[in-house]
Amino acid sequence: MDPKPKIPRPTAKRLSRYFRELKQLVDAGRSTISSKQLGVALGLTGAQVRKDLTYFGQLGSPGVGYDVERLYLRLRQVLGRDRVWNAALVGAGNIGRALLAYDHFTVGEFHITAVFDSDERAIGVDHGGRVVQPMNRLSSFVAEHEIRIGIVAVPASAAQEVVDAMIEAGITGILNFTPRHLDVQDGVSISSVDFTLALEQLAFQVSLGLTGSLDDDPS
Amino acid sequence: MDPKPKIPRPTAKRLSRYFRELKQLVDAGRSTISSKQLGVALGLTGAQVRKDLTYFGQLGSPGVGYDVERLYLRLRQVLGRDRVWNAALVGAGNIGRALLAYDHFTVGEFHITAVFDSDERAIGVDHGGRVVQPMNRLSSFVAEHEIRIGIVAVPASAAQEVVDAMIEAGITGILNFTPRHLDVQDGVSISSVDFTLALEQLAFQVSLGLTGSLDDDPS
DNA sequence: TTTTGTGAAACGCTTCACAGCG
DNA sequence: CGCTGTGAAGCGTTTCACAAAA
Repeated sequence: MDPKPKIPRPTAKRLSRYFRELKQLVDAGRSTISSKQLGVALGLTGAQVRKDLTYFGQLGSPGVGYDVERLYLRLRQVLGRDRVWNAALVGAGNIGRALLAYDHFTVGEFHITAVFDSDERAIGVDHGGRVVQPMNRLSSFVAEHEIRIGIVAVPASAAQEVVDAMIEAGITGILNFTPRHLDVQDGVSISSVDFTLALEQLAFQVSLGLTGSLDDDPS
Repeated sequence: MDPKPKIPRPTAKRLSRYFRELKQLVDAGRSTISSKQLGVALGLTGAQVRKDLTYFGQLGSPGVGYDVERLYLRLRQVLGRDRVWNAALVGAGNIGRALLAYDHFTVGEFHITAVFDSDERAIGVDHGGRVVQPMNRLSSFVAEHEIRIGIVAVPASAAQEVVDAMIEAGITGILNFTPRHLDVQDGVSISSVDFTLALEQLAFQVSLGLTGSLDDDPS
């Protein structure tokens, strides 16, 4: 009930994983689950699960556990998965095209509504109904279609410039596929997908003979 | 000089970022850099940079900073970037093909040496000199070509099965592109690239009106 | 002076452990 | 009993702050 519950970062990062697991449980018709059981499925302790979930209210019943559907719906709301998210993609290269081909997401209300590119040769090409537009159309399109998410799939050297244009256009969330640290102003969120970084970290782990993942919470 | 310096996980995750920055500085002909300056470039404090770097020896000079080339070479060695890494890709779908087209990595000694797929229609197709092979060839190929890294770019439902086959074949590092938690035995490293998770976390951040990234260290 | 390397303090997250509820 | 919610303890990481080196 606090106005700003201040969710710890690690908790925020785990939320999507809870949500995925809950989705599966709902689909499987499971009615309740204990923090212990949820923890086992995700490689966490029961205490961790309980702490995380209490940030969103008293959701469980002592002696019983959590109502699967109730928890699912709460997380769906908290994560903003109960709305439609329209995204504008910039960059129609390999990664961009792979995203356009993918498109259908799990509980899917993420939509890549438009594609932009600065390369004239890419412009005009249709990708599943979305025709590649020139960059100078970005701003008006974002405004007209209430786009909130921008996906950056351009060469690293152009990334910051594209991000600046997106923010200028009114986008407040950026999904970054380039291996670059991007500066954003207050009020703009960033999430990065960097497979070269993942590969480099993997090589490091293999060099050291480590087990498991650098991201994982201790198993 | 300790036999096992026990590098903190957060430090390990930052190493590749230092390395990238150093690479750029080397290419730019820069001779020295201070921890403060390195920190600014990566969104870290100077103290953080110094703490991280001391895990690999006394590398800096008071009053001067760090010798760019020396630090670069040390990190290159620590990260295992002074060797060639051969990787086997399983899955010739959208993501797999994007990887095959990408291929050239920064200081590039990562090579996707072979591609495998279980779909007969994909087999035999050439991707930049690498012909897609059937899954039953994986084991012998890995053994013959000293492959240490396996890249999983198959549908989520097939992921664990593919991972098991890779480990069976002797692969010790797995780069996972599926949105699944994969179980691996001791001695096997995993690194995941999950853009649906990144997108979900982004939506959450936007919902909350947060600034910055969940991954970032505080700026 | 500038800047490193580093103990010590501060911080944040996880785990513990248990009161209380069903 | 089983299980949640939670204050408090424990632990790992970051930040501070300064002696020492260039």
